[in-house]
Parts: sequence; structure tokens; C-alpha cells
Amino acid sequence: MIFTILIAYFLVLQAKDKLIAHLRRIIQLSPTEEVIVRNSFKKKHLDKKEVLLFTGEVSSHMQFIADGCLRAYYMDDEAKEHIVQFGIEGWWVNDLYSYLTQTPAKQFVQALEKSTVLQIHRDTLNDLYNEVPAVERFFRLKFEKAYVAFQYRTIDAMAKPAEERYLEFRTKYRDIEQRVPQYMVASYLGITPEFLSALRKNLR
Amino acid sequence: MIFTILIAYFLVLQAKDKLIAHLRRIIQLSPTEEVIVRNSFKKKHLDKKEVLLFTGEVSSHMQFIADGCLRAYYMDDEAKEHIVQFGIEGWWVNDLYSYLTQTPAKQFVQALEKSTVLQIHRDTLNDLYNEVPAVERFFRLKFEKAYVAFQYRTIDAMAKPAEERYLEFRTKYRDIEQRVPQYMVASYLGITPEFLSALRKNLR
DNA sequence: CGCGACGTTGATTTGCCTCAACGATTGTGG
DNA sequence: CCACAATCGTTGAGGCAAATCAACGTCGCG
Repeated sequence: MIFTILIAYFLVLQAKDKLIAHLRRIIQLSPTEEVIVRNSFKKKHLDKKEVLLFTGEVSSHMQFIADGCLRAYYMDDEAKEHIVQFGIEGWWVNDLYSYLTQTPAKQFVQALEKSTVLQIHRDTLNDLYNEVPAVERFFRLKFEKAYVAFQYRTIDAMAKPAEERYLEFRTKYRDIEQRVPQYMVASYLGITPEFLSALRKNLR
Repeated sequence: MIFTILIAYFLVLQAKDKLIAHLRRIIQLSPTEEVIVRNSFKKKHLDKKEVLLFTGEVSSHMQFIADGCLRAYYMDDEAKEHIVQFGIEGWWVNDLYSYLTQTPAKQFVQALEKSTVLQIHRDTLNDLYNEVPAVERFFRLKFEKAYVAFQYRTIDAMAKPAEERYLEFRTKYRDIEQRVPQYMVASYLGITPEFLSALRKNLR
């Protein structure tokens, strides 16, 4: 019993250590600030297939993935899934539109493996921006990067053929490709599983 | 002569007033801070078709459009243009990847009309983030919004047929549609001018 | 006026989708 | 631990959305 508690506590530390290391790669934090940041996040374990955010809910947390693999996706009017984003250790995942505008989410956020995320509530984070300005800088830089990444994804989606996009996905996210089923890669790329299968055959 | 100078000075003020009003819609600025911000930007006039940033150059400024209309676009290997972004009064335009990573731009930024932009140098802006933290908040919020917008554009590009995307563009950017040639709208939507023409015929 | 920039039209081709069926794994309850 | 059901990947036939190519009409403008 005590042993289990110790292990659990150790896992919390581990997860938060990852977060702090992640932040430190981009900004500087004083020891005091580090403590404030640590205390602002809560750990949450997710089983495989567990849903962290449902369509229709309002997203109230930012989520850092300490362990595991998640996806954000939405269902169109024909009940087809479209994957917006994958996330693994060290990534952030959310329906950001819902979070920012406090409107019902259009996306699901779901664990694809047993995962651990660190959550920070919107109000806590907004306070944190004032208490620890470096955190605001962190997110500014983060969003700049994320914005650019999506810009390129958009351009690619419109201008490049599926095969090229697949090959780029492959080199860029080799770790992800091996952890998720192929039909999800297809969904991420905006093509059908059948067509991706055909593509792959062609590449051999 | 003096008269011209007076008009020019008036235009500078006008342009910077627009910028300040733009910032004030999102953040608060003390009178002192306002002056600092004003002095950080330099005005630049652009003729129709003038290029503000060439592919291969490194983008060193953020640019606020005070007046006119610009586009950011890139050329693929087959020398075809792809429009990444339009911008009119009150928008920001740049090859952000180049700006952030200080690598050669892949995009052109070009005026589609006689335009006025306010430029701030990267170094100046980075200093400004420290001097006037509200500016950093402004850009964090800006990029959050821009990120979400591109996320939706990506999803739409992959999941929705061209006709639907065109109709959405139309309602969302009616002001832009009327100011730019139709083939640029097609390029923005990721379709050929011929196909857009056919679509429009179909809609009547 | 004449030229270049822009929009349109039609014929043909192609990239990707739909639907249906079938193996191969995986996983799960009895 | 096996049997059976899901889940996942693959194949192939047929169809549609959008691209390509070529030609032509119409402006606005130097």
C-alpha cells in the first residue's frame, strides 16, 4: 500500500520533471517560479481509448503530454473522423478553439495508449502569466512555432499530392507512424485508408 | 513642398493611430508605453505590385498593414504560385517561418494595391517584449488566434469540397474577394482558376 | 490602338474516393 | 486456452472531383 503510494508519487514527480525540463529548453525559471509552475499542474492518467475532451464540452485546461500518445479529431456531418493532431510525450494537445473562446468543442481528444497528461486550468494559467511572465513567453513562442507548422501543413495539403505528404509525414513523424494504426495516418493526411494502402504498395 | 511634408506627417500619425487602436482592442497601454510602441515602428509605403519580402531574403521585421492589401505566396517547383495569406488594413503579414528561424524566406510578400505598412525590427520587438510586457501578451493572443484559424483552414482544405470552401471564403472575406483578382482567390483556395470559374457558373 | 492581364469554355485526363469483399491479426469472454 | 468477433490492412471495379491543356472573349491601360 505505502509502496504503491510511493510509486505513484514518484510518477508524479517524473511527469512534472518532464514538464519543467520541457519549459527549461525554451525559457528560464527561478527555483521559486519552478515551484509555482509545478503546483499549477495536475496529473491525470488515461487508459487506452479514454476520452479526455468530448465534442460539446468546453475545454478548460491546457494539457501537456508527459507519457503516451493522444489524438485530437472531429467528426464531420457524414460521421467521418478527421484527425487534426497527434501528440506524444512532450507535446501539448487540446481543442484550442474551444479553450480560447470558451465555446463547445468540435473536437475529441482521446488517448491512443495508456497515457499521462499534466493539466492546467485556464484561470490558473492566466494567473500564471502574470505571476511568471516567462510562462507567457513560453506560450507565445510555442504558438508562433505551432502557427508556422500549421501554415505549412495547409500549404502542403493544398499543393502537394498525397504520396509526397505521406513521405514527409513518414520522415518527420517516424515515431508516431509506428505507434498509431495506419488508417489514422490516412485520416491525418486527409486521404482514405484504401488509398494510403495503394500508395504504400506503389512505394515498394 | 511644406504642404507635402505636412500631409506625409499626417499620414504617419494616421497609420500609427491605427496601430495603437488595433493594440488597444486587445491590451492596455499606459501613455508612456504608447509612446515607446509608436517609436518602435517605422512606416513604409508600397506601390502596387511592389515586393516587401523576396524569397531567399531573411525576414527581419513584423509588419502591420495600416492601409492597402498584400499577399504572401510561394512558388512551387513547377513555378506555380500558391497564396498563403491575404492581408488588408489591420492585419499582420510576414513569412513567419523565416522571421522566427532567421532562415531564407520561402515566400514572397507583395502589395496588391498601393499600401502602407508599419514595420518593427525583430531586435526592437524582442526588446519591446521586455519593456512593454503587454505587447508580448498581444502577440501571444494573436498567435493563438492565428494558429486556430490555420488549424481550421487545414481541416477544411482536406475535408471539404472546393465549392463549400469558396462559399465560406466569400462570406468570411467578402471585402478581400472584391479587391483581388479571381485567380488569386483560386490560388488561396488551392484550386485552379478554371475550376473556380466553373464553380461560380454553377452557383448561378 | 494594341497588348497584356484576366476570366471563361470545353475536351480530356488523373488523383483520389466509394463500395464491397476478403485475409490477417489481435484480443477477449467462456 | 481456444473460438469467435472485432479491428485492421489490402485488393479491385467503378465513379467523381478537380487538374491539364488549348482556345477564345473582354477588358483596362500604356
